[in-house]
Amino acid sequence: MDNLLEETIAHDEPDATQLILTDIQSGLFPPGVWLKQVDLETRYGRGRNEIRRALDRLAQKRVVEHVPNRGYHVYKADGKLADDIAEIRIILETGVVPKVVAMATDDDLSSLRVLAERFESLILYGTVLELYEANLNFHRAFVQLSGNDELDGIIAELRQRTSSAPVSQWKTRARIEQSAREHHEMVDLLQARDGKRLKALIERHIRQR
Amino acid sequence: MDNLLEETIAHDEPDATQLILTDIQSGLFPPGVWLKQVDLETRYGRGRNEIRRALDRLAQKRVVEHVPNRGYHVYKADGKLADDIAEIRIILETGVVPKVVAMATDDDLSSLRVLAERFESLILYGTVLELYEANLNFHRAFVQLSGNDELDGIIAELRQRTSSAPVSQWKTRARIEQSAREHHEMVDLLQARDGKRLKALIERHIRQR
DNA sequence: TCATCCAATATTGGTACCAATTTATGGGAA
DNA sequence: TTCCCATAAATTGGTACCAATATTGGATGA
Repeated sequence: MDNLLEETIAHDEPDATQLILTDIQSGLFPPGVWLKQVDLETRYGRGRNEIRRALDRLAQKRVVEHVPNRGYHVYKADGKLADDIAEIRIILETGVVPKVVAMATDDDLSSLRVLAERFESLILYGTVLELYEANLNFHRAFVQLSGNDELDGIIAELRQRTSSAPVSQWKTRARIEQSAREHHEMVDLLQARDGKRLKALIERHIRQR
Repeated sequence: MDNLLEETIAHDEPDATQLILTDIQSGLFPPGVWLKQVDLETRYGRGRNEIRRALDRLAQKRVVEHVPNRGYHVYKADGKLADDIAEIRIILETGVVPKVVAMATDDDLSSLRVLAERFESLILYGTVLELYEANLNFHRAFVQLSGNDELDGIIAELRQRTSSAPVSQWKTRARIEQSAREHHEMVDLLQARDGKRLKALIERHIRQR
């Protein structure tokens, strides 16, 4: 049997969890809306079981909330919750700065620069979701430089919980452009090995002020 | 209907996820062992479905690993993985120090002191699991002082992933006693509002050196 | 005697069905 | 008309069954 490799890859099965998550992040399912199992079932063409498992996982991730015998609805991450999550992100992303500063090579800097430009170029013609992904990729690449493989996952999880963000985060065009500039500035400061200013910038960047 | 409140509380149903997790942390299920669904089913007296859901959740938390058509086995968190997780904990728990130092009241300090003593008193006659819980409670109370409600959950999740730790973490009696002393020292430094030394101590404490 | 293959068994994972609960609808009484 | 209750529809959640896959044990042949 030479189909061992094929079989594992062949199936185009982005699992339902990811599909639902993407639809939440794209704004299709706004915060507060109830996710009915039959609807999801037909929309994604998956069995009832997989949908239930996906919803349970999203509930564990606290992207949706589960109310027994009522169903699952998209969680609203706002007010204090959003602030708390932002604060944790700040602690983590500034916390790795020393290691990143110490370990980043010239190649790493170029890669970051590319990702920063990618984000910038999507401002004009990219969708909200593409912009969101590009931003995510930049930040992921940044923390990856610390060499800590787990950190990436933790931060990704945190970002997912501010699910309404993609729509509401970059309200104005001006704010998006500023984000793009800040990305470049982050690379600049990293190149200059200026950990102190870099931390301050990251904090401002995440707080969006 | 006056049984609304009763109904939600009455049932003594610590869900299977927690039960399995506790058994993993107590060392009953050592790292690497395969968790067979029927066994868990009979052991906890729960339906097949609940067991499956529990295993899936633990797999999401990366406490166990899922191998398709083979089952679930306890994850071994050692080497780089354990180091990465410890590092994240250090970033988080030292990261909140400024806020904790700023916000802690005298009452908070007393509460912490009680928890530190609780841990200390369990050294002699407590089980490993009780010691683990007491230690957890101390650290939770500490980060709770930051006022960030989400941080607690994140850290708890991280600790759970170093599941083999409770058994292997405190190898020697001397190490346990040092941990107890360090807890007290943390309260001392917090009382003195010495953030810098407190951060250093926490780092040493988590690294266990 | 040892390796290899095949059948028997055990285990996982999915599907379909049914019970429990909630929400919507409509009719009747104040 | 408005409120309330009963009945019907819709939705969730659990249980049982069955198919797919892996593992074990034994027989066969070199």
